[in-house]
Amino acid sequence: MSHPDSRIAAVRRFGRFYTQRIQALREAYLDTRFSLAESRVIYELATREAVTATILGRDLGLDSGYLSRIVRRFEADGLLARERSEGDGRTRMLRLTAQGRAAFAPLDARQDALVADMLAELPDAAAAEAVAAMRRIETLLGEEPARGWLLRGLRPGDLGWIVARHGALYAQEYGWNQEFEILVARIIAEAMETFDPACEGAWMAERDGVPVGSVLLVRVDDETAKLRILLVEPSARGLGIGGRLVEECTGFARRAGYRRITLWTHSVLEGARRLYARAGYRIVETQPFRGFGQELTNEIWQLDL
Amino acid sequence: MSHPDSRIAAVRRFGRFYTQRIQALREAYLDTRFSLAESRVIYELATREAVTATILGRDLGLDSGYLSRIVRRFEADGLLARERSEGDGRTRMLRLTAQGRAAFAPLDARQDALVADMLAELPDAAAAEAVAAMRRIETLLGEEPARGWLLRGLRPGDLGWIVARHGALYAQEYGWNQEFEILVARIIAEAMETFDPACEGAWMAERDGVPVGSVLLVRVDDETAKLRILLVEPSARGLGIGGRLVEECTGFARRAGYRRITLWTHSVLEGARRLYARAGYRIVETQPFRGFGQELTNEIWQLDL
DNA sequence: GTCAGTTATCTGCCGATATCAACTATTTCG
DNA sequence: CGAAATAGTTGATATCGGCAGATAACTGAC
Repeated sequence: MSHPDSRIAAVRRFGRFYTQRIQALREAYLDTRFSLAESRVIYELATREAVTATILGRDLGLDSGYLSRIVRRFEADGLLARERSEGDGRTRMLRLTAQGRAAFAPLDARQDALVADMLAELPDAAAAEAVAAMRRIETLLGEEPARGWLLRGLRPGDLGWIVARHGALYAQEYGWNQEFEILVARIIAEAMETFDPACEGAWMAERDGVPVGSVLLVRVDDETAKLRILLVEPSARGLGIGGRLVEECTGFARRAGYRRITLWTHSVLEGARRLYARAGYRIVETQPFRGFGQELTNEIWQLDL
Repeated sequence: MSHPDSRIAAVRRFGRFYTQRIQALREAYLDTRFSLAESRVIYELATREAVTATILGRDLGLDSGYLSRIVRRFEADGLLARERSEGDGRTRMLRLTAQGRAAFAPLDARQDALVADMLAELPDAAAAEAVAAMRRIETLLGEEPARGWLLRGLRPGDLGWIVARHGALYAQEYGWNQEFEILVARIIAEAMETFDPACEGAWMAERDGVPVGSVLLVRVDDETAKLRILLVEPSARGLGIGGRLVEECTGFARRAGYRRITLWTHSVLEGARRLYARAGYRIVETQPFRGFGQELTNEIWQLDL
């Protein structure tokens, strides 16, 4: 994959870059009547219909006591109204008044202007790319990484992804050497050169636009299909992706008229073995195997359809 | 890509996202003896050899009076030394002492750990993409983007990366179909199965822990080597990476005693052709070629050593 | 229903943070 | 040389922001 340390360094450098250059955009509050914290509070209030102080404090990372004072000041200035909520007598719903919105407008406009100025300095394509990159970061690092994922066919780059992730993950998790990655490249090349969509299949699992799993089903003979290179990224395990990939192969093989599916795995691959067992596969043969810098035990599993 | 207004909104949303989620990374200073401002100061001091207070204040956006006090505190604690600079009697060069570096180390480690934790939660591809996106933003918005990169040997996952990026980039830039990605997988598999480190080489260019280029030099016969699958990511072009990769092959081939290097390319690949020409290669043969869903013209180039 | 425990909000307290302006020591420039 | 600019220091001061304790309201177990 690549040296994690230099990724860490890159993220930290971005942090410094950001606080130095982009952070200026958050300073729109200067020469307004608001402090930074106040401007963040009024932004949230203007964006939402009504909030409780606790939620506001949690979202903005503000101390409840500090926030309480800000709210009191805003109320005294007529910028917001507090109403006891009917459901819970402890909480008060905070809501901007018309006057509050009027006070927010210039701040909001100023923020827009600062951002617009920054973007205007860039060629259009560069601005578009920068914005796209920001969106991408949000998606990738976002709070709740969508539990959603999808199954799709192959796209350019997927074959290489399969090779790369097999190489990197098996090296990391089991210490297998480069022989294995080379073997996967050969398997992929040979399988795809003779690929027949009528009786063979390849599926990728994708989450947030990033591949997180793969599987191949190839023809051996009229009655036998072979499941190959099943892989699920560690970070995407536990979502049922592996099971779904195996299932997809089973369904496809049935429809294509095969009588059985075989596959080849190793006794050390606990997770994969559990998947196969749960899908009804049984071990039909084992044999010692020396390769990838290891002493392994090969297993051939089979599922009768 | 989109309406300027929605770009502005996207940039502002990213600002909020960042201060909420990533900003946590800047809070490594909590439970250390330093305040946020102090931790930023000591970071800068640890990174640079020696600085004046004014430069430090400008770079970090700190008030000179405030900074002066921080510096005095650090000096009292023995973390830094001040020496009158010989050129200008007004300025004092600030420099961390050994004790200062020792005090910085745990803070630095903590920052690294926080970032590492964050990245570890992501699929590898997602982490790589997020880092690349950050880097992209820096390049696009930054004053002068860091131009650093390095040349290294193969690591797990690199072979797959080569296949993936060839597949994805040639599809995107020239519309080549999957045949090409499959061919690259085969080339890689065959080259690596018989790889002989004594007379063959493989190099990756890496930036911020992310691969951005590759090249292979393989043996044809005792007198002839072949340069293959040269690639540089679009985002890393213009840094001289391509030229350096070609040069690395030339040097290696000379040392290994080859008499010539040949390579195989296509007339549409303008950038690569310019590189070869500049390195002294000459076209020795061209022939029409149908493949990858295109009508192309193959070229064989050669460099006599 | 009672009571212990929890949650939402407010208030007092107070050190740390950060800003402004005045001041000294040098340097630079006309 | 003298005025203006620059580097850095210091004093005064506002306010930021975190903590602890108080109060009121809710929740769940019994």
